[in-house]
Amino acid sequence: MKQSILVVDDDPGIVASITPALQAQGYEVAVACDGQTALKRFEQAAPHLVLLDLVMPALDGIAVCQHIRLRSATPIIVVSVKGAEADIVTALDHGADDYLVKPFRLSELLARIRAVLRRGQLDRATVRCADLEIDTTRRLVLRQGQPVNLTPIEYAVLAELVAHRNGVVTTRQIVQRVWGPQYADATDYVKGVIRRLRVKLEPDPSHPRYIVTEPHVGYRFAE
Amino acid sequence: MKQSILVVDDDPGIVASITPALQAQGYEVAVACDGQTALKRFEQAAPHLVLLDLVMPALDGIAVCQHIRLRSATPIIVVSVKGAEADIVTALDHGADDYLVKPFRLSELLARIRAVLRRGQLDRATVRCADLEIDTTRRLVLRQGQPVNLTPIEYAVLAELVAHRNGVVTTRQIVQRVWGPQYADATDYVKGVIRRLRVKLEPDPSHPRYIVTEPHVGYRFAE
DNA sequence: ACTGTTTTTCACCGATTTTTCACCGCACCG
DNA sequence: CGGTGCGGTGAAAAATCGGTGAAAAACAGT
Repeated sequence: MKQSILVVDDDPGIVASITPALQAQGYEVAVACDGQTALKRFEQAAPHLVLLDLVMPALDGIAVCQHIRLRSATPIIVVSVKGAEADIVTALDHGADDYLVKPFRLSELLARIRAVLRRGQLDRATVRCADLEIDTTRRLVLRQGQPVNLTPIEYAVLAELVAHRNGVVTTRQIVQRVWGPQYADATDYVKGVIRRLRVKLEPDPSHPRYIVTEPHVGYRFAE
Repeated sequence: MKQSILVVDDDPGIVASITPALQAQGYEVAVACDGQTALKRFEQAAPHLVLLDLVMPALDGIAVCQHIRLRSATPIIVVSVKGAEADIVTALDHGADDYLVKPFRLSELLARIRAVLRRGQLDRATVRCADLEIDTTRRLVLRQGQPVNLTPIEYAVLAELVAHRNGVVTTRQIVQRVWGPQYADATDYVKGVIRRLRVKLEPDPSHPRYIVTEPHVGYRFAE
């Protein structure tokens, strides 16, 4: 699935130079030019990564960091002209995953993006819990040792849940990442798929043990 | 629990300056001064993080990176005199999580270590206040260890308060953040939510201890 | 073209959540 | 003393959401 990045910067020049480069690498790109809209876009787009400028109108970059961290573990790379030790330490300690000083070299930014995104996938190889075994590298799901037949969409949704196992995944997040950004409000799809997943994976589909509903928010894969 | 770090560098000066600083931060430190022993130490010590120099006898830093990545997801921070774009990109693409150019500033190194370790720790994403525990990755609120059921709006308001814990948050600020800018004067909403939050979180909802009213201003989360 | 599977769409029900409204109490002030 | 503004309280109406099942549509393989 295509990974998505939210670029937050008030300098149109930076945005204009970064965006096409990211798209050329195959990322979906969303843009915000101040802190307020950044948080709004973040909710809507549920990006896999946030590229964040520090100096911004409306809401300071550090504040944006905190707010994002308070509601998700999405990786953040700060990009800023401020190169002072104190700025770097502050940003990293407020939830940023990496810090790059402007002007930066594009290929380094891309490499750091790859590194941070890779980290999110490293810890996932296989998930084993109770009678389920999910191997994301081989795209294989076993239930009590027996392979389970999942359709592509079913698997994609399950993978999304397992990727954030024990964490909540928004219904909108699922739709966006499985079907694509343009389907943002087609939450009915998810209902159906979750149901089929539960029938195939849960001992008692009506009282789910793994795929738990988080009312009015989304779902959660509980180990 | 004490975290352990494996420092790999062939320059005794660097090792001598870093090691005590790390220990002062409460890390266990293991040392290796060439690639061969680095891998050996890695097996023995199973560190939480590796600080890796690139230029080394016996086995090159990139190679060490690859070997480690083949068998584990342990985070790696590369520290090197080589600051060329190509070096950085190569290291990051071979499994390094971060790259710092020598000479570096100690506090920045420490901050980057914290950032990388935090990512691996699921616990670190929790905010602990009084007898409340807010786990943002799981979107889970615990009160004295017991999970509390919060609706999305309740959770959002609480998050807003906790984000500025011990500081005052304007009623209007809350409305704007949670409901959106267009609802700017719908302060009635907040009344209701605060009430429900107090019922769910306070020992005595009528005499709040955590969610304190700041008359004529807003509310404050007091630890 | 036929068949079986997968995905999409739709409608209903019950439960929860959010909103709205009316009233209460209290502090402050002239 | 009475008025006024602000926050607390409670309840009822309205909106939203998730589970369920079923049927239509799209799709794949033969």
